[in-house]
Amino acid sequence: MPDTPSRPPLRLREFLPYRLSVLSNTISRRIAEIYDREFGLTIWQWRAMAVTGDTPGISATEIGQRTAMDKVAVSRAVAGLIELGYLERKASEDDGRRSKLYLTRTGQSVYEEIVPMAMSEEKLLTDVLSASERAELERLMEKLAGAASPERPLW
Amino acid sequence: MPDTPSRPPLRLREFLPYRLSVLSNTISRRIAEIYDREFGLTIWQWRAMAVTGDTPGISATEIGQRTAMDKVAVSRAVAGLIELGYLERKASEDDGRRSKLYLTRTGQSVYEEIVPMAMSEEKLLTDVLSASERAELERLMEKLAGAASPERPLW
DNA sequence: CTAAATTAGTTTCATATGTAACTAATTGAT
DNA sequence: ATCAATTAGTTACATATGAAACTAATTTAG
Repeated sequence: MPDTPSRPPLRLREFLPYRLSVLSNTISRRIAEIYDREFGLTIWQWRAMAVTGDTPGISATEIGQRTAMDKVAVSRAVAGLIELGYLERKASEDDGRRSKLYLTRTGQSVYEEIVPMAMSEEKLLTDVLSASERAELERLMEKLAGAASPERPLW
Repeated sequence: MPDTPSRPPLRLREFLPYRLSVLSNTISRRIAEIYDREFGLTIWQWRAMAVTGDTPGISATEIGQRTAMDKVAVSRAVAGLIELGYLERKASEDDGRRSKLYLTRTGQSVYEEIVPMAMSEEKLLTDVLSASERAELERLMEKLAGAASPERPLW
């Protein structure tokens, strides 16, 4: 007579926040591994590079806004990319605190040749879903995101 | 003021792995905050506790299998829980390397208290979805999990 | 039986990450 | 014009995390 549960048991495997976390971490780890193995980039570096290639002259703060990285993460990613010779920094004429970031020639070739390959690798993961399934998933995630937003009271 | 050019931007915000990660982190942080504030537990500690409460006498290795935590994380979580007086360790009769883990009386009461909280928090989240939407979400997550599983070759 | 191989779990070390403190430049209020 | 407040970005510090080395117990091969 070990137990007479007075409430439904918590099954971690069926617990949505847990499952979301495991799924997201699995995917993130997988993708990070690809960037590292193929290009020697962290996922943060790749994101910073991708938006800089897309918007030359972008500032670190703007990179943060576009990628949801905090400013410390951006600072470190950019420093690493400059170290690798993929990015260069130019002083902004109108604001001495800002720098404008550009791909170097090398960085440009990475952006044009290697980064699209990375995006197609990422696509392989999500291609198991049809377009309509992806749309549906996005819709459901949208709803959950609303429910989880910090403005919402806790209990 | 300088503005961004009107070329097609990198649509990071629409990219599924990225959005999944943001959603999962939002939810996890929200829940982790509750565990920490209410009970002084990390999310890893809570997970170890949840499966121990569900399966008394479980071993550390089994906790890892049930929660997708690696053995180092389990070891640290369990050590912390013993320190807090929530778990106790008993030697396994048949295998001297193993320990069997149990909730203490205190741990049991925390478990009793925390489980309904966790479940009601989950309910707040999932209640924004209808039953069929929840089922569909499960199905889509299943598919993605399969696509992201490490056994799957990338090409 | 005995030595090699395996397994459970811990510790160590190196790296990653977040928060806060900090520097330098700009803006704003008076 | 001056000084407080704000902003861009970096550095420092404390903690989290993962890989690998390690200890101890068990299993397996011969």
